[in-house]
Amino acid sequence: MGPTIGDVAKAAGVSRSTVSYALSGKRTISVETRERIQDAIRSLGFTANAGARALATNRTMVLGLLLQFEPDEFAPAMLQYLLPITDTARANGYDILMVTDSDGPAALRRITDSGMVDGVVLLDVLHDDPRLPVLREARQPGAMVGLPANTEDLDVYDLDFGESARMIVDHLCELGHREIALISPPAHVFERGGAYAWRFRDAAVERAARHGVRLFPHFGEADQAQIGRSVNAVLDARPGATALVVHNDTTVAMLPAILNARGTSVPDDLSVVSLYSSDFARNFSLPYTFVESAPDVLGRSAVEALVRRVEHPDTADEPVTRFIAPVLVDRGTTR
Amino acid sequence: MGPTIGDVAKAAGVSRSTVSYALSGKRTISVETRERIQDAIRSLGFTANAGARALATNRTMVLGLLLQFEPDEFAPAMLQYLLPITDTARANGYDILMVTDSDGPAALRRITDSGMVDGVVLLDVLHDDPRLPVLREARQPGAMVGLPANTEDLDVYDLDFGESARMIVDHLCELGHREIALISPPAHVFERGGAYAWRFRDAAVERAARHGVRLFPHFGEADQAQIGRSVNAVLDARPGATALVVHNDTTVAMLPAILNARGTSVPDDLSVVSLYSSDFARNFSLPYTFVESAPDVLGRSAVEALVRRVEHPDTADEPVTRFIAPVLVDRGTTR
DNA sequence: ACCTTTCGTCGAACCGGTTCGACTTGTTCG
DNA sequence: CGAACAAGTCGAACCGGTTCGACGAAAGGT
Repeated sequence: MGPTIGDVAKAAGVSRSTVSYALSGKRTISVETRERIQDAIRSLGFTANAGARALATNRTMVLGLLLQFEPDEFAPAMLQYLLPITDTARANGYDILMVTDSDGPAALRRITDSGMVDGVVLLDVLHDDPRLPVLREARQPGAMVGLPANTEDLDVYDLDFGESARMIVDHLCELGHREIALISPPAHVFERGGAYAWRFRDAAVERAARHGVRLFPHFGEADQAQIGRSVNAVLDARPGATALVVHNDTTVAMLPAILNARGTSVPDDLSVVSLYSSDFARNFSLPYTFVESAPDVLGRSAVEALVRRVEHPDTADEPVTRFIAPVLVDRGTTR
Repeated sequence: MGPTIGDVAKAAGVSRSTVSYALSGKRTISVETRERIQDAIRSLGFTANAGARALATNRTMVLGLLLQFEPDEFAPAMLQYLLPITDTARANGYDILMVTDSDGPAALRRITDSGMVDGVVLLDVLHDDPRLPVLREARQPGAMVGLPANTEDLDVYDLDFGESARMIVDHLCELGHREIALISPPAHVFERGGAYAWRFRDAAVERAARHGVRLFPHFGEADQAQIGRSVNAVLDARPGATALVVHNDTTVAMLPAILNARGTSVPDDLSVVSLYSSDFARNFSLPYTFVESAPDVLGRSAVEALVRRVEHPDTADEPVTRFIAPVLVDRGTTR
């Protein structure tokens, strides 16, 4: 194994505790001693053992990241969260333990009970997420992206899907559209409890009704092979619809090809608005007017909130549920 | 904090060591005692502290995963590696510490020297990867995906890019093509030392020459906004080319839209072959005949090799460099 | 000149596991 | 019938850090 703090102490001619204090700065150390210790550390190539430190301090400097790659969600969309989260964690001195077990609650219990992590970030939280009871029992704090039914004692960050839908509907209504088709996430996402799905849909329906505009909600398909057929079916079923709103990454990623094959031109034949992140738009070269889903802001906010709770558990500011404000980016695919 | 092994011992009326042996099975324990211990564990909700265990056993049951999201590589392609890696790790009892620091060597040193991990997986290894010297000094074993110049003492798994290129060129030559255009990764990937780029290109060039066929290599663009222009420039510059080989995820993801806009029909006007994973093809609905890049096989193989080394450091079978055999999947986009 | 702080350092205890050697109690076997 | 051995358990040491209390020396106050 590598050199220990005892080796450093011996080389510098001081006690182990002195080395520890020189490292942490928690007590004053004379300049000469500190320098001798630094020299010893450098020449031995000492790095403190993480396990031992964790045992002594009850801090691992690791955050858990729980996510699931659901077959009915679009994996590349998940990616947009990963980098902001790891970056923000590292900027605060934490590493990320990435857990993708299919049994989320068990995985969460495992990493919290064993004290592997100082806190956890939960992605893609469901309305009645089975991980939440485990999280509430855990001794570590958590922060999440996605809105559960009961947010009590939880730090929740999510896009304001309701407002997103309203912005999109308002935008289309102002342009004079009277019939709008909406493609939501797959039915299974609704059943599973993906609240973002119905928060968006219900707000869209309600807003359209208020405008006196007809809005037809449809479920998207999860299986890529069926999406073409499904989009065509929707458009054929609503020949009067002059606008299409897509709230489903899988579908929108394939939309350019589908519309092209169909000979539908945007926005001449059909206005299109969607909801995704700019990164996603770049990766899939999507040209549509969209509401920014801001996964970077959400990931960063969640980690920062988590770090605050980990480091100041006493300064218990109230847990917050924060909806970030949507921004509509007009790319000219509506008219 | 949670209950400790001492609490369990007290509740079961035995010593701490007995509890430990009951847990690990390293010594025989009478049935009655074992049951009393199990009961105590259940009723107290005991889980062994990971830090303490790591300190005592010198094993963390965590593997490091080092990856970088290079701006000139296509992020969603990276995703295909993640899940197989975490899954394989979990199946072997390990968790994954995901590290995306821009300073790879420093990050690697940090997690190895501190003993946070029992081994590391390096993704996207370069010809002269600066992480390798650090890995060679580390006390933990490593496994990698991507071929470095010097594979001594390393477990390397990579697709056989040379053979992939040859298969594709052979396939096209058999169909009678006499002029082929190739779009490689961006020039910057070559400069950076992404060996897969030139392994593919050089093999393609060599093989085409042997067939007496003209093959024109071009660099792809990293910036999505410029890819359309760039592909068009290539095709305009090679009006005699009847086949296009694309070895670049970013480009191929946009290819359907580009060819469509151009009015080029596949395979009537142009035969197209590429190299990517089936998952990638699904996500981007790519219809082309392709060589499977098998990130799942690579990720799984690397983790399994790593786990073997971690668990049997003595049974030191020679480090291996293994090229997995490419498979060409004919989707009918060549003729 | 004496008492009180402050500074710098040390030794010991502790964090929560694992593991080694030793001990007791039965069994087995010559 | 005693020696040899196996099964089952315990106590102590150890892994490598951190932290608390104590202590000597130097500095400051009156």
